Amino acid sequence: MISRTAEYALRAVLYLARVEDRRPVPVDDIAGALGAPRNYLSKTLNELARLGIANSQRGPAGGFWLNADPETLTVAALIEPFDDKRTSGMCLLGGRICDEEHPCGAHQLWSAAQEAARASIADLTIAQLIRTAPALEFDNENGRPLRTSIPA
Amino acid sequence: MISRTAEYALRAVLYLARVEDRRPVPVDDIAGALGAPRNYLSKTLNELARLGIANSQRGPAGGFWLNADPETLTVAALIEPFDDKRTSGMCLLGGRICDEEHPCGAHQLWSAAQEAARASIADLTIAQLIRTAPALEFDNENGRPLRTSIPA
DNA sequence: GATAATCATCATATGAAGATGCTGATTAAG
DNA sequence: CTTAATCAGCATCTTCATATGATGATTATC
Repeated sequence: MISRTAEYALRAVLYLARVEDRRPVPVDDIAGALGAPRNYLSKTLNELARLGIANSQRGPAGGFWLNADPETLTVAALIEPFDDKRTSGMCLLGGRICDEEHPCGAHQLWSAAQEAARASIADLTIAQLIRTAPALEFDNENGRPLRTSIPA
Repeated sequence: MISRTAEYALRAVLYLARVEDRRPVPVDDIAGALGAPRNYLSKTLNELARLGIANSQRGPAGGFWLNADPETLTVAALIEPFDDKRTSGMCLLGGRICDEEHPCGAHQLWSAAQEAARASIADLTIAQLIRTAPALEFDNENGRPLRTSIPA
């Protein structure tokens, strides 16, 4: 449904949104908590910084911290820059003269299904998502969650 | 939302469902009508035949024709074997002890969104999809649609 | 049976997403 | 100023969906 990169971005933001007083968190810590590859996540976090969603700081005690407001940042807005943009755009009936101005019935049905999925997360904010879930259980020693991934 | 292969499969079935008297249609014709690569579509049609959705016949005047009943074949059932099965399955909050038995709130929200999208096409049949769209405009000469793809 | 049409299938190429490793740039702390 | 921590970024590798080209297997028609 969403690309893995987009999922990393979302989970990283959810993680950062829970960090007390917005102190910088090194990529290593975030990657460890998320179970994501370090350098790959680094690129994603870098992009989040460019988007203004996070801030970054180099050097000792540096890292990433959340810049956006969790109450207004929506899931849709967050993952949009990381999501797969190659939709085929072909008419399902293949051959019918059909576009956005003159959509065929099948096209309308299909678009409606896609919109239903999109709408269900369009207005969901990071803060709402966090509030619906109980607090993470952190390890007292290093501030990392006790578990980093979920078995199938 | 769905893989290109799944879309080929769906459009091929929609195409075959419109063929009068279920006569065999060569891959070349179907590929031409759909604007899909011939050999690639061939594999997909072959799979449809193995699934019992279509039949195939080699030799002159051979080809593929629909076997399944458009009134009972659903879009979901059709594209399922061709769809992308690599969902990450990771908990969005990354670190919460969370599985299907003990889902976190975020997990529930996310699953609900995915299910909403899936449900919207789960019961949609091929026949319903065709009835909502006007008939294809065929070229009298070769039986192919006048247009094979839709400009962006 | 020879021929041609057609499906079946294999081997390989391509492009993008995902992942890894290395090197360079920045910066706080001593 | 030196050191170490950390982000920034490049080059490459892997994997997989998608696509292409060639070859073999079947079968109707003559």
